[in-house]
Amino acid sequence: MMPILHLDFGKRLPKLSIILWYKHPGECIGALDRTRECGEQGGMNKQKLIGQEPVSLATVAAQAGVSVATVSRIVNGETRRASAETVERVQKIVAALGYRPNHVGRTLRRRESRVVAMLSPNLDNPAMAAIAASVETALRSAGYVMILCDTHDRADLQDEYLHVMRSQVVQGYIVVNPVRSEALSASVSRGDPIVFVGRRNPDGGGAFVGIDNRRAGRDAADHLWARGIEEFGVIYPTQGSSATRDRVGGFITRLEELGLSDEAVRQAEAPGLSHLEVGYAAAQRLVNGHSWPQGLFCPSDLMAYGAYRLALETKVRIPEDCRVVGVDDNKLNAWIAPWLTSVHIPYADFGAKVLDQLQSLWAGEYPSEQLLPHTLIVR
Amino acid sequence: MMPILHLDFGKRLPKLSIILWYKHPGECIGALDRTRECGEQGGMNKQKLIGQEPVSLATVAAQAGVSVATVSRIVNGETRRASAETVERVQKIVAALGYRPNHVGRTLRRRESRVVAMLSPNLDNPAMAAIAASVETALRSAGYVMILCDTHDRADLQDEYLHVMRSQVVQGYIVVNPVRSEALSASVSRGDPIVFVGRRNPDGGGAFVGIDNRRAGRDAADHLWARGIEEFGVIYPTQGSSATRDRVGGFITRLEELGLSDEAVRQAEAPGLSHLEVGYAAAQRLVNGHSWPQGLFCPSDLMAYGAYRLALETKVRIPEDCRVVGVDDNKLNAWIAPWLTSVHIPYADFGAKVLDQLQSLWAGEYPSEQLLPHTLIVR
DNA sequence: CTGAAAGCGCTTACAG
DNA sequence: CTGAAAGCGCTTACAG
Repeated sequence: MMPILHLDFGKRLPKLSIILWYKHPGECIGALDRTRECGEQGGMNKQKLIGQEPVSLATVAAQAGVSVATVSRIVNGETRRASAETVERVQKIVAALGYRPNHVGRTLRRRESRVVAMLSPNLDNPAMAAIAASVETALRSAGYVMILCDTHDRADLQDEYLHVMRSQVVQGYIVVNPVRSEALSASVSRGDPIVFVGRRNPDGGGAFVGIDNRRAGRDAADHLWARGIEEFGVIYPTQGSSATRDRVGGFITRLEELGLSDEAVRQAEAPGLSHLEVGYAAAQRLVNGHSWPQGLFCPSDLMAYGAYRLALETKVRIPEDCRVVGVDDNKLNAWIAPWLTSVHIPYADFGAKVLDQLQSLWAGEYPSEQLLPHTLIVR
Repeated sequence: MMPILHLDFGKRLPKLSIILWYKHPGECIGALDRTRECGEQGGMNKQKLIGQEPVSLATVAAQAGVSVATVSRIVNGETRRASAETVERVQKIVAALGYRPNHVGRTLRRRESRVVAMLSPNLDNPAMAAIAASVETALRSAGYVMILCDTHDRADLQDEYLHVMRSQVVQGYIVVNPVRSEALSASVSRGDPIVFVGRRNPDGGGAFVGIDNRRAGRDAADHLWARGIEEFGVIYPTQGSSATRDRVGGFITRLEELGLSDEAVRQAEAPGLSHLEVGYAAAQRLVNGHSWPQGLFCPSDLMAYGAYRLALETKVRIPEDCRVVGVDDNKLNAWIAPWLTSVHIPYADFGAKVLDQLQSLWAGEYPSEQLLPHTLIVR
């Protein structure tokens, strides 16, 4: 499709050599603002496709017969400071050459980018993927792009990413389910714009987007209680995050308030990072030697799935023998887990809130917490 | 924790003003290589945290009493070209100041970055999230970072992102399930390094990572056939991608080869982007006025989930009344969808293959296709 | 209304 | 072994 131009200069052309490619006089269809060494490619001789080299401000300026300063202003919408003819001519050439500002040059000069880093543990978790999707959409609508970093819930990876992102001159950080780490504390002390999502800042303080996890646990307790259930169970991961602890804590506290004794609320935990497996293992411990409780609270849907598998294997019927309440309300529940009541977390709304928080931080406002409303979805 | 220094200069300091902060003589604990205007912050007076400003090469060089060129070389591991003492002194100061190279400056100068753009439709889809997670991990291990762009399967968004990514001077593109678009064709003609995943380049050609979709469909057919099934059904989205078409095509072709007549293989389609809803709607059309087929092939697990919901609602038992085969083998199947046989796609291995492909492209090799093995997981 | 010039942080031939 | 200098692409006071 594209015509191929054979170029074979012995040396680099001097700076600012500009090659323009015309279809007809007056209709420029491509430009190189410099030639560069072209390595051998697939055994062919040195060659270059027209237009392969991005067009720079200098090319546009040369074409238009104005200075780069003028082009820069016009490209940035500062059209009042140039004559109407100049503006039009430049805009025409910008369009013809398909000029797009190089954000790297701009970032270096302005000392600010339109890039935000998002650190998330295991994207594999549908809840994390939902947050990522929502944040990405919100950022795009505000003209930002997102570098996604999967920390695998590891402090060392979180630190590495924080360092690398700083090198990339990102404009802000979104840390989903942070873990305590050196670089994170340093970043916070430095006053970097950073929004915590899901779990709070392990060192306390900072901007936060999430739900009222204690309240979510209480709501789960109330729901089961209202169903007349008398024997309760709750399972959780040994290495619980603040979010998990709050959910479980709220659940148990509420049952105590309702007058339940300790033995009416059985608890079990299991180690591990995969909530699926933790749910399975913890459920095993919970029912070890006992029957299943009438009502089981799992601080995440994935844990509920883990428990469900054990129920299947042991021929316990869910929800007939044991009502299960999860948290997250995975989108798939409505389709394939009709046995699971779950606390819906409005992940789809997280993106907008996270953006709000970032913009507040950029405006120099004091960090705040944004708690979004959750809803119990009864199935 | 961090000490606060009140700075109130009437004007900017001249370039290269350097403020170093010592705890004891000889032990530098922070540095500003320039002061900048500090806006009012929360009503407090102008102030700055020590170390807030990133340390530049110039700062390190000044501290070490050498040129930036020398520091640059050492930081980049070119230690043979400096005396051992110099290297040691510089490295010590780099460590003390916590210097990290600014990748923006480096990118501008080298005209290459360590950033790769990944364009994906709906991250909401667990299969897409799995690919993103896998690619992210592979890129990180090779020292790259990933900008994630959610195109929502829309050509206009895909184009916008391709343009913005070019502005960001990304080093390569990974396009999952591409759609035909202007900027994509332009990017391909330009010779940009771009790897297609899942679906092929709509214009043909290019580097590709995926599975043999026709074969996957054939395997599904063979599985159901071997179970003695005689009435088959298949559902698919009206706006099918090449991947979907190939899966369905393989399925039907194989059944024809086995001697099945057209009426023994019922087909139904439904419009939409959400495979969950497409699956539900298409299943409705499939069984409209008929009984369910004995075996149903769905070109994605999500479509199978959609069909499952209809089965639940209409009291059809899966798999007793109808065996369902999906594609993707969602991780959750093993836990909560034990009724679903599915073609497992090794998404976890995609990342490494995608990286291979990118590196080939960077090395100037001719683009190729990488087909990964799939497996039928029978449940 | 427009442009020359400095500079963002870095790299890299080139000269010594 | 080391440094001065040019330059990546852009922006922005400043001067005219």
